[in-house]
Amino acid sequence: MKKDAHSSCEHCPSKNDGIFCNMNLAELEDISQHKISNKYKKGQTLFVQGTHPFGLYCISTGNIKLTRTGIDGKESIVRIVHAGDILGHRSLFTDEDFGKTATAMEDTEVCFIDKKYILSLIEKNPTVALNIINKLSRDMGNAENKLTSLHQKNVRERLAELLLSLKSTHGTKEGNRWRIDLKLTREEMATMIGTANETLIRFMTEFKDAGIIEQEGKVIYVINEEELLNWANIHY
Amino acid sequence: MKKDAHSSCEHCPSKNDGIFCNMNLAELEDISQHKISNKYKKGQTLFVQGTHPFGLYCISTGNIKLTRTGIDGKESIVRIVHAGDILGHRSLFTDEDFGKTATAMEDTEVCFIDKKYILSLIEKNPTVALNIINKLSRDMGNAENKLTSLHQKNVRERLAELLLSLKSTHGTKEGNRWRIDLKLTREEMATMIGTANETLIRFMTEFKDAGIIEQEGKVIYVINEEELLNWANIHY
DNA sequence: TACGAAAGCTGATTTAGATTATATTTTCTC
DNA sequence: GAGAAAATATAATCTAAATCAGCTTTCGTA
Repeated sequence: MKKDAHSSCEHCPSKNDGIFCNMNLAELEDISQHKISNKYKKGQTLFVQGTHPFGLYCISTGNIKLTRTGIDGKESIVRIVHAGDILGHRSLFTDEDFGKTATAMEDTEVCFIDKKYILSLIEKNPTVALNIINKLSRDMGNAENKLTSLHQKNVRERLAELLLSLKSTHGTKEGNRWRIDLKLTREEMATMIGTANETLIRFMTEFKDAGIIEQEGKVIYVINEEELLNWANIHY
Repeated sequence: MKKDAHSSCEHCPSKNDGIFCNMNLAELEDISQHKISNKYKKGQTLFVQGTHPFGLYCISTGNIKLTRTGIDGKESIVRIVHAGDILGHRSLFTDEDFGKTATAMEDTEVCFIDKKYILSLIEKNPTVALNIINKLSRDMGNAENKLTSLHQKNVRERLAELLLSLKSTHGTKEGNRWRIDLKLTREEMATMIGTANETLIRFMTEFKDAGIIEQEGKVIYVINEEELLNWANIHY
C-alpha cells in the first residue's frame, strides 16, 4: 500500500460519480487537504470484517470486492464496487464493526477520509448528507431486490440476473456485445447468487451453448441481452 | 383512514425512538405543524408497490408489514416495522417508486410529513440527516445479514433466526418466556425466510416438540432462547 | 351458532440443486 | 518451461425442501 497525500480531489477520476459530485472547487480543495490517497495491489485488503472503522473510503479507480464470511468460514461476495463508490460509511455512522471484508480485485487507488472530518463536513454541507442518504437508499433497494430473487427465483434465473447486473455496472459495449472483464472465478460468481460452483458452471455452459454468452478466459461477453432478460424473468 | 392533524409530536409515543429523537420542544412543535396524523384499520394499506411517494411516513403506534410482490404475484414480507420507524424514505430520496407495499397489521397511527418540508428540515438540521443515515445503515446491515443467511443457512437455521429476530424486535418478556404477538400466519412467516408454508410448519412443530417454543393461537412464546441460538448457528 | 372459507397440519412423492468423484485445463511458482 | 496448485468441467449420486394430496381446526360473518 503506497501513500500519496498530495493528489487533489479536483482531478479524481470519480469526482462526478460519488457523494462529493456537486461540490465546488474550494470545497473539493478542502476535502483534498483532509484525505490520504492510497494505492492497493491486486489481492490486498482495505479492511477486514470484524475490525473497527475510523474513516470513510472513497474509490478513485479499480474494482473492489466486498465479502462476508459466515460462521463456517464460507465466503460470499456481497457486492463489487468501483470508482465513485464509498466504503465503510455504514459502519462509520452506526459505530459498528465492519460487516464485510474489502479486497482489491486489481490495482486500485482509494482515498481515506478521517471520521471526524467527514462528520463536520456533513454538518456544514447538507448536500453531502443527502448524497449519502441517496447512495444508501439505492444500495438498500439493490439488497432488497437480491433478497426477493433468492426467495422467489431459481439458480438459472439468478444467474441471468447476475450477468445482467454485472453487464450494467461493469460492462463495456464492444461492437454488438457487452464485455464483462472482472476476472471473477466461477467459485466467486457462485457465492454471489448463493449456489455451488458446479451448479453455476452447468448453467454458464447452458448459456454458452445457447449462444447467449461467450467467454475468452475470464472475460465474459453478453451476446444476447434480450434472451438473458427472458431467462431472468421466466417462472414455472 | 381517519385524519387528525392536531396531535403534537411532543406527545408521540415514538418520540424517543425515531429520527427526531434528539429534537427540542420548539423543533418538535414545528414538525407537528407540518405533519398529518392518520389512523389505519387492520388490513388497510398505507401505500402500494409501484406508486410514487410524496412524503415520509412516521409510525406512532402499531405494526406495519412491508411486502414485495414478485412477477408471478408471489408476496414476500420483507420487514415488519413499528413505533419510531419511518417509511418511504428510500423512495423519497432516490425519487423512485415505492419498492414495497405497506399494510397495517393492526389498528395503527401514522404521521405523514410532506417531502418539501422534510428536505428543508434536513438542510437546517444535520442531526436529522445523520439519524436517517444511521437508520438506513442499520437497515442495510440487517438486509445483508438476511442475504448471508439465505446463501449459507438451511430452513431450520433461518427459522431459528427469524424467531430470535422477532423476539428482539417485537417480543415482550413475560415471566421466563418471551411473548411474540404479531398474529402472523404460517404462510406469512414462510415468506419471511423464503420457504414453503408446509416446510415452515414442519420445523415449527419440531421446535414445539423440543420444548423450544410454545404457542397459543397465533401468539408464539420463546421458551428456550439458548437452544434457539444454537439452532440458528449464531454465537455472539 | 352455523357454515363456508381460510389456515394449519401431516404424509407421500418429486425435484432442484448440493455433494461427491474424477478428469482436464489453466495459472502460478521456482 | 516443468511441476504443483488452482480453477474448470462433466457425470453420478444423494438430499433438503418443494410440491401434491388429503385431512382437521380455526376464523369470520351472516
